[in-house]
Amino acid sequence: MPKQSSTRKGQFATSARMRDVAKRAGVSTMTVSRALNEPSKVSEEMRERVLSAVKEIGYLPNHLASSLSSNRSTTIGLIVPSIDNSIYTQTVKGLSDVIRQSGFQLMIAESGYDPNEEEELITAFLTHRVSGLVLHSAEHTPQAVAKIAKSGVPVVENGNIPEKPIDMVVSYSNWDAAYTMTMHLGRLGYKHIAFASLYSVHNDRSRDRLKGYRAALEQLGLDYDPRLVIETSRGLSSGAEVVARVVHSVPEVDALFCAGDVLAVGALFECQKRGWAVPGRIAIASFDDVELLRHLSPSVTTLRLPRYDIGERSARMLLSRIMDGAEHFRGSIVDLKFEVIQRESA
Amino acid sequence: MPKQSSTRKGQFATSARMRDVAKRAGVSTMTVSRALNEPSKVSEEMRERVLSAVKEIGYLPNHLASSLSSNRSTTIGLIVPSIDNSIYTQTVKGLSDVIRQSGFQLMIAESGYDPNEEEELITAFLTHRVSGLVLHSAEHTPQAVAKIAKSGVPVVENGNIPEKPIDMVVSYSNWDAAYTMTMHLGRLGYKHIAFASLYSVHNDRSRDRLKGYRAALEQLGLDYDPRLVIETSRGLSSGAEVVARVVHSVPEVDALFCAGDVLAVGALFECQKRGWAVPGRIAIASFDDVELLRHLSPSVTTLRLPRYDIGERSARMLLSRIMDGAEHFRGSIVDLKFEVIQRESA
DNA sequence: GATATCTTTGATACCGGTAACAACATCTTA
DNA sequence: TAAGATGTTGTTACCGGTATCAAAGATATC
Repeated sequence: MPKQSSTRKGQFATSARMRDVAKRAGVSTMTVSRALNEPSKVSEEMRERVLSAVKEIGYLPNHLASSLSSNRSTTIGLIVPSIDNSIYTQTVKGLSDVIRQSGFQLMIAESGYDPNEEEELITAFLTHRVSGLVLHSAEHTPQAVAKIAKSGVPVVENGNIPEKPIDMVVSYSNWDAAYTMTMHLGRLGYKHIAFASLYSVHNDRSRDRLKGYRAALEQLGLDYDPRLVIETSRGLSSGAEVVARVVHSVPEVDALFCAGDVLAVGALFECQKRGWAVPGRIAIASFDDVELLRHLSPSVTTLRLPRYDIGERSARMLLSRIMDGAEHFRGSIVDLKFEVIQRESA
Repeated sequence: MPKQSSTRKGQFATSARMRDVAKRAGVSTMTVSRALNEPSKVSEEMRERVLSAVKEIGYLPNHLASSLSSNRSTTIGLIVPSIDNSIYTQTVKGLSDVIRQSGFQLMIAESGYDPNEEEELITAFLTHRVSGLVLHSAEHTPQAVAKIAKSGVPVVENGNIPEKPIDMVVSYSNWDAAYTMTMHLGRLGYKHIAFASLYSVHNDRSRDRLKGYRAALEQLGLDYDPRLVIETSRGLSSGAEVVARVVHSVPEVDALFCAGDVLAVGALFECQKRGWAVPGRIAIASFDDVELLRHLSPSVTTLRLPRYDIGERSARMLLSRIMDGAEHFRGSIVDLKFEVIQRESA
């Protein structure tokens, strides 16, 4: 724990305690506790007396104390690779909506795509006694997995369908999504399908997408050409670069599947800048149905991924486990469907 | 016979306690506590004995207990109007970076632009005994303000420079930003400057932007025409609509300042669809320097706001107050600068 | 060498709640 | 009407740590 100012004892202003409420209402603290947490176990008269005492004093329960005493917390930890990536915000929103409604609180941190950092965060969350964990990455250190197992805290993994899940999984399959879109492009008649993706170091999603792409090529009877595969960073400029590189090294390329963040937009802009018809000269497909893609001209063919649903389902399953002890969810895998959105660019 | 761990009630699996570590190391719990939190107060030998016992047992401190006992927590509460709005993610990132580095945790929730919901969240955070609060809205219920005051928790307001700050403020001025951009457009020679903004109900940022716009018009000697002011919702489609409406009702309009989320992009697309030259027929200016604006054609003139810095500075000030008792920061207001980014669209 | 000071460790009493059980009143049911 | 069931409230012992102060040894000062 970080050092803090030692102005007197602790940092908080003195706040009313449950015993103050009890005294004011002329009852025991247990009655106050019951009136607040299990109102049905208390007579109407007591309930009113307690509640008015609470109001008069301006009492705020101390969650730290109640969690410690009851050995039950109402916080859930979420670790995303990157907080400022709009990809995750829909999922976070889905989680947040459900979690808040249940009176839980969300602790959020970002791992920066680093499993060691993730492990540290998991540890930190466990010391805070979160009652559940949501992890977006499917790549973890063995120590992290061990700590989670030892803690017994239920976990949902979110970003991919891992081979060896820790516990529960709610996701779409990156392999499947990339496979499906590549097949789609193949069926549309494209023969030289380039593939751009985010760096796959510490990014299992990225790796699975590449595998899906290759599996589809094989299925389509197309040769795999390494020059058609490019890994890059996020961003519009990266998308532009990809176009330049791939067209330069393989002029006969006729389609570009951008399986990563806004790469497709950057690629499309670059094509327009060069005066290339899309999809006439080169078709473009993207990986995530951000609003922008629909409004561009040409509108961009893409995959609609169940981002919000993933968050929502994750939260529901986690809360079932936590609140109702729904053990049948343990280890269950929910493979949510995606959808090819056919538009003008391919 | 001492109570067995496995019989303890609640949801958590058995976890080692400090007394288990103490027993193993043959010391008192206080020595363990010191070895972990104030290593300098313990002899080298003890420190080693304790640390190895910690490792052997796989002990994880219980933050709930230590916070309760020391009356000091390491969580900070953040309330944003909307979690899935990319506008805030940079600020959240700035906060997160600093906060994590100091060993604190971030609790995040969204108010949905609703002060009552915000109050509930503030209450919830206070029951969790957060040691600091970051609020993005500058509009609060009186009860919320009272609760915060009573709790004594330091607060930073982030989204705007409010007239009556609760405590600390780190922000740019929405009034000033809108004023500056409007003046900029005026100096460029535009005479009929339309203004599109997000709904101002429960959105003080939006209201202040409008005021800044009007103040600039006055300064420029231009008449205020209500038909040139449009409030709308977020989104590309809204931006498109704005163009349609404003041009229809005031054909002589020659500039459109979109002081809201991606409205400018939608507006630009709509102009292109209609074959209108930008800025020839109508100039367009935006409010936030999202990456996209630079890559569009024409590139879009906009304001660069110190989103990340706001988060970073907020966190630093908050942590100073919490850890070092930096009372001189109480009530201080940091007005961070913004910048007009002149591009092709205006 | 004796006292004062510092360092290191431990015993104890909490922090603010809740679980478990006890005590008592009231209500059922045979 | 007695015995058990049910409902309501209180008592006590914790949850897992830390603040506080006391105690004992080590070092310093005169």
